[in-house]
Amino acid sequence: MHGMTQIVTQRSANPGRQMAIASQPRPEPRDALDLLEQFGSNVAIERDHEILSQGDRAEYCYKILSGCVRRVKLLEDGRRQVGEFLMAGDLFGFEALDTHDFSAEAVSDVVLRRYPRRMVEALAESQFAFARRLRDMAAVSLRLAHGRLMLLGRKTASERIASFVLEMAERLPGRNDRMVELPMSRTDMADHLGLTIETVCRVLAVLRREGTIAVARGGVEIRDRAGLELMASEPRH
Amino acid sequence: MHGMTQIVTQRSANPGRQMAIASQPRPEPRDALDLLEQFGSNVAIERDHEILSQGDRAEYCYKILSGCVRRVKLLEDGRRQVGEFLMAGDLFGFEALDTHDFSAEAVSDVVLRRYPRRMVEALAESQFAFARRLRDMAAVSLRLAHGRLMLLGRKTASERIASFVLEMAERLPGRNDRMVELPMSRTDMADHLGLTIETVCRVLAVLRREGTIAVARGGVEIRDRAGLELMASEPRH
DNA sequence: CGCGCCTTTGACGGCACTCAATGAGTGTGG
DNA sequence: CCACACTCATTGAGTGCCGTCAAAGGCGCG
Repeated sequence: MHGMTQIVTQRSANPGRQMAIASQPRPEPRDALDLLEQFGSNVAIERDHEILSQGDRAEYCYKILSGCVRRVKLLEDGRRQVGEFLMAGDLFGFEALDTHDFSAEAVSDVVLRRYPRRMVEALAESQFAFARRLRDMAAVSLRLAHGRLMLLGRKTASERIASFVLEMAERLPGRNDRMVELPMSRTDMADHLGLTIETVCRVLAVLRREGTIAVARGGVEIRDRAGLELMASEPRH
Repeated sequence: MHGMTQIVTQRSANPGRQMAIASQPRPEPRDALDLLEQFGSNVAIERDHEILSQGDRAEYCYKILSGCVRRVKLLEDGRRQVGEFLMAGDLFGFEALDTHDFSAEAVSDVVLRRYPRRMVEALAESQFAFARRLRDMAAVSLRLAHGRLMLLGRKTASERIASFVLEMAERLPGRNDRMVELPMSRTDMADHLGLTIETVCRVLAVLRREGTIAVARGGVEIRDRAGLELMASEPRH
């Protein structure tokens, strides 16, 4: 997924403070979502704590200010699927119907900005640009989910790992595009990729021995991006 | 890959509006999507022909009037993922960004109603109810996709087949909820469920021998719904 | 009737899972 | 500061589910 449109939130300069609209000197092409800022409040969640639970009524939407969040679905017998990992700048909960269909848990310590859902709805019913933004967000999420269907349905373990590392690399605009932070555990990765923790380890070990990546604590370094991309077998186009 | 798309434009029977989706006896609270009807035109597509291709610019959105459609994604080497099957009454193409990320192909002979995307956009920018409807549609699609992630990532072959049969049963409000039409080939089912055609056959054979279902041409009959539901291991809630 | 396509069934093999043990990193209390 | 406990990651051995390869039905159609 090449330069896939990512949910990019412009840095809200002052996440904690209310924006005085009048005092803004020259508002850039503003993100419609900025309209929400004045209704937001910050929330800190500790690592491994639950932010919201599958089936909860959707009371709030969230933006991640820092940290990493996983969205989790469970089967009765404990089998787990991590639908996605969300990083700083990402939004979630906006696509909810009346209830959430995923739990959300903090992978690391997390700071969120939380917006009342009724304000989201109110803005969607009164501002076309805002409604449009919500719709585009949903479309992007849907596209990402579709890519994941291909990954889970048809890719081998090696391809899944390669795709995952590349995806995380693209989502982190870290100044160095070779270092990829992976704040989540091997278990989380496995449950995201439809593998077991052992398989994740083994594939990473193979990639390391081949010189494709270097494995470090909390992340990997991409040493042969072309090789990794080849291995990822991304869909055409 | 398949032959070229044959598009037969039939005169829309009712240029005005109200296409009578399912001949509702009473003029219910109207669907915001009805606003689109006056801009729609009917299109017939023959079985196995392509409706739109992955990567195409999104010119149109569609509603299925009759028949069955599959949404397909391909890897370079030909591996295939069928993202979803769509039946009469279902809509697709509304969630597109500028391009489609799935191809759409006719599983059976299909009649579609086609709406210019620019009209969809125009209505979304001028009618809140319409924008709301689009957003809800995207949310529903997203929820379905999430369920499929669990299926592909964590369920066994038997569970996938059971889940699929039950899902198709629920989507077809056929007067008899035991008979489930399956217009798609075993290959299509396999590519939807992340299995091979042989595994699909074998699992169906097992279910048949167990008396859970009866396998007929073009569909199955559910003989033990409770057993099937147990086997499907649906997520909690 | 024969051809082609799809489905079904069988035999076999491999990729990824399971079970198990060891290693590495972190936090805690003596 | 170090021993200990605990968690997570890594590696190995063996197994099993499902994929691959192959052949035999079943059904429609010319």
